Amino acid sequence: MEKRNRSVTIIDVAKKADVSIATVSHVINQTRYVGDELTQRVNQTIKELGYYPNRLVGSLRNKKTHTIGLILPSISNETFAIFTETVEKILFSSGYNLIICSTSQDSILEEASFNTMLTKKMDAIIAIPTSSNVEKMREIQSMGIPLVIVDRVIDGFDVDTVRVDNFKGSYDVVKYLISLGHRSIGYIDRNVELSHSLEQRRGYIKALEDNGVTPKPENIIRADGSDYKSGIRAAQTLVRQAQDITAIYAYYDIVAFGAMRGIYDLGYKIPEDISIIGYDGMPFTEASYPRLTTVSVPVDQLASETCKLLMKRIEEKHLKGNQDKPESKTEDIIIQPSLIVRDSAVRPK
Amino acid sequence: MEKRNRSVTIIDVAKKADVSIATVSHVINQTRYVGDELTQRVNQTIKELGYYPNRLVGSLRNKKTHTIGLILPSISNETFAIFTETVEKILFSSGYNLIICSTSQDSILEEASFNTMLTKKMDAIIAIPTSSNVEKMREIQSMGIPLVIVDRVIDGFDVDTVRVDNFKGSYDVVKYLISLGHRSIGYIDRNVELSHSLEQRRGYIKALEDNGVTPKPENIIRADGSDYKSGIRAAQTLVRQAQDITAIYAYYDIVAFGAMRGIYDLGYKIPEDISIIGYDGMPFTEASYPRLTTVSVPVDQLASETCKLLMKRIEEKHLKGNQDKPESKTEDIIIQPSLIVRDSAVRPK
DNA sequence: ATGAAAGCGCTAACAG
DNA sequence: CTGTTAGCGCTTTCAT
Repeated sequence: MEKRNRSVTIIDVAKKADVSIATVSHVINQTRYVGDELTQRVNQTIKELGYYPNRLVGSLRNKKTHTIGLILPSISNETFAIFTETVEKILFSSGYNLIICSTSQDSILEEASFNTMLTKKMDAIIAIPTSSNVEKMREIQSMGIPLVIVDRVIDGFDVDTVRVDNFKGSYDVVKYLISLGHRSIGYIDRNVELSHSLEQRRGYIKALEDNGVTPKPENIIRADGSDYKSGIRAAQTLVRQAQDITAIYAYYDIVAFGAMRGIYDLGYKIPEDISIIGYDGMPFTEASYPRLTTVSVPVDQLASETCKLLMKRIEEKHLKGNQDKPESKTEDIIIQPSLIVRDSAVRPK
Repeated sequence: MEKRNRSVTIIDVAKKADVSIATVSHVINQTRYVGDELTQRVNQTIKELGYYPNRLVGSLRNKKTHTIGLILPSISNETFAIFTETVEKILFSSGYNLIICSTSQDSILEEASFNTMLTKKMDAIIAIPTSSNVEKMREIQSMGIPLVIVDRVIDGFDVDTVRVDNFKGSYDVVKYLISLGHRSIGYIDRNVELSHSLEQRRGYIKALEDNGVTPKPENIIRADGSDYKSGIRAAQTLVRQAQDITAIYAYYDIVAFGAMRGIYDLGYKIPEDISIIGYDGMPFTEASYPRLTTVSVPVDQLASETCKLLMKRIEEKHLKGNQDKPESKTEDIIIQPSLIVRDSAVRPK
């Protein structure tokens, strides 16, 4: 009983074109000279048969899958979405594909995702981690798989990193508000303790201190989530607990939008009564009314630097091959965000 | 000269645990009974060695890669992003991974993406196509690879489809505006002729006709793009060329935002002077001021129906195996959108 | 300029 | 209950 339903393989092509499979392989990959006539015949046959070489098999021999894993908390967050899209485009144009795993900030899922990447033999892994699962990441490094961490810093873990200078971005917001004349500035903080949140808060506090303003605990509030509604709640609580506030800075644009609405519903005018500033520079921030002053995070640059570093590591690995690893040092690439001044923050009355 | 840098394989595990590779394989996959002691020993060894089975190899034998391809115009479009994320989550929980290719509405890239999917042997493909590259898609079908088209209809091509009833969504918008008392309703149309645009326009026109309003060509304008700025331009041109307009309906939320701004900058009040309605129901539409009335497209449902259909096809294929294909009929699943009434559309003065 | 054949890591059929 | 071994589709020496 013969097999059916088989897909076309290199053997089918070789038979039909009456050449060896080696020849077919070489024609496909242009990896050694093949006479014009045979080349012609083989290509012809490939088309006729609808043959698509199985690239997964190749990976069995040369150990390259040309697939890269991306692990991140969420794809639908606009910043991550843009990052993902840019990375995908760059990689695709270099002949690589992307496998994506979103973790929803769940460390169990995150670990499962790392395992998937290992099991599907990714050539490299990009991660925007949620947990500091350092053991797993060290393991990946020790297996010689290039790993790049994006926009997170993990204490005491030496790894290639591409990130945004969120301290600076945050510092600039507050410096700007102070330069406008604000003294009592509220801050809506993230409810999770990740490196970038810490940096943002540090920036906020440092800018206050550097300008002779003493940070007040009641001026800081944690949002319960990163969505619009959380922003509303946080802002409303904030103005109640810190009545002299003239400006609110939120760690994230969406939350800033919520804050605008929350404040507005309480009867304040924006920006006349209370100024609002966001963070991330998402495209639609210019679509709000008033247009949101925010900090632009150069996501495309983040993506391209990530790919650049990744490709470099992949090449190094390829070149190194058998030698003992000279283990080039890890890099820490830092990208500068910039304040976008728009209409939602003005001088206090 | 021995090989170095090799990654751990099943053979290494077998040797170290002093069992056969078959036993290791069976322990990993729980595919036949293995004595307690051996199971223990093997699992132990796997951990010690840091062994991650190469799942790509399995696919060589059983022809399943447990990877699904998703081809879409863009990941950063919020609707697509949510769709992608939901699909990824559902698939991951069923043991599948997603490879994503974004095409930027470029048919060359789209074809390359399809080829990649074929070459990397995806178990199935989900596509939100840009071009009507029917030949390629037919080829995929004839290879027996499940293919599901999302939110597009391609004339004369019989394929599994999951889509939104955009005719109905659009119809409801206009019906609603008319019920409020609007007679001259502007429509900002997409600048590409894809099935869903046609449906939306059909809905707009049919609703007018059904209510005794004669559609006027000057009330329809094409945006040059799907972004905020295009919305501004389109709306401004529209109110100039059709001065009696009391409402504007835009095919996409972002464009509606632009329209709001464009109209506002021209000195109109929203919604008092001109009502505005969007389409897609993106999360941040409730964050605008006034809150945007729009049509909610149930993206999660779109995603889950897509996965359901896909999984069904994969199973069928698996079961069928050697029999001659009974070739179950293609399905066309239609999801109903719903109008979300908010503040940006009211009775005309 | 081309072909034959040895694996790559693993699964599954067959043996014991 | 466990081991042996033939491939899966392709790349890459080694021959010719």
